[in-house]
Amino acid sequence: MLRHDGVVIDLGQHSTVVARALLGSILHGPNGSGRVVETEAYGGAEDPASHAARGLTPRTEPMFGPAGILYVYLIYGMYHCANVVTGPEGDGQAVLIRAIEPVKITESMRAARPKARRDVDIANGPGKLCQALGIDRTHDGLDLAKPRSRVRLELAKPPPKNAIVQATRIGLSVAQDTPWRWYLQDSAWVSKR
DNA sequence: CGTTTGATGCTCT
DNA sequence: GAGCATCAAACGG
Repeated sequence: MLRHDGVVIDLGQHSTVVARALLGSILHGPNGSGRVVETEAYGGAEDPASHAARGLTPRTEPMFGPAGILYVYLIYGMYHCANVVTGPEGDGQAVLIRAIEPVKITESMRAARPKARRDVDIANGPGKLCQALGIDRTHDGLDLAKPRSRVRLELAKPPPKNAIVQATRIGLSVAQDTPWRWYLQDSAWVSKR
């Protein structure tokens, strides 16, 4: 359970519920902060696209921990992806943060994303946002609810249902048709419409 | 525009 | 050894 300014979101709910509820929340990282505008849900053993589908391994161990911790993994040898662990402990559910709208584009964010020529390209993808905010494997497993955490989540009231679009997930070789991606319809900061 | 391809290294079989 | 919850540059029309 994560609370902030009277907003309460039970992260122990299923990842598909939490993924929607997290839209609008603020993710804080070492380089700056951003509003979550796009998420994807990954389930436990029942979701073949989830890292949890093949059971607990050294890499996925944080996924099987309590809800509200951060799961960061390396992909394609050079990018990181940041996830919020959800659901019951031991289940392996998580929500991938796919895009953020920077609260303010800081100098360290620019320095971390030198190839982003346009502002909207700074954090409109899971690998890009980790670069921009400075999130990497050293933050794997930390508690997102702790005020002192280097990476933390500040909850906001979830947006109204009619502002949210549900779509299929991106970049998968299995379960491509499962519509477990959500994004803010009017946001220019999402990775793909 | 849109589509294809190369980079790069960890993880699990 | 194969594949990967990605990104950016190169290519083609």
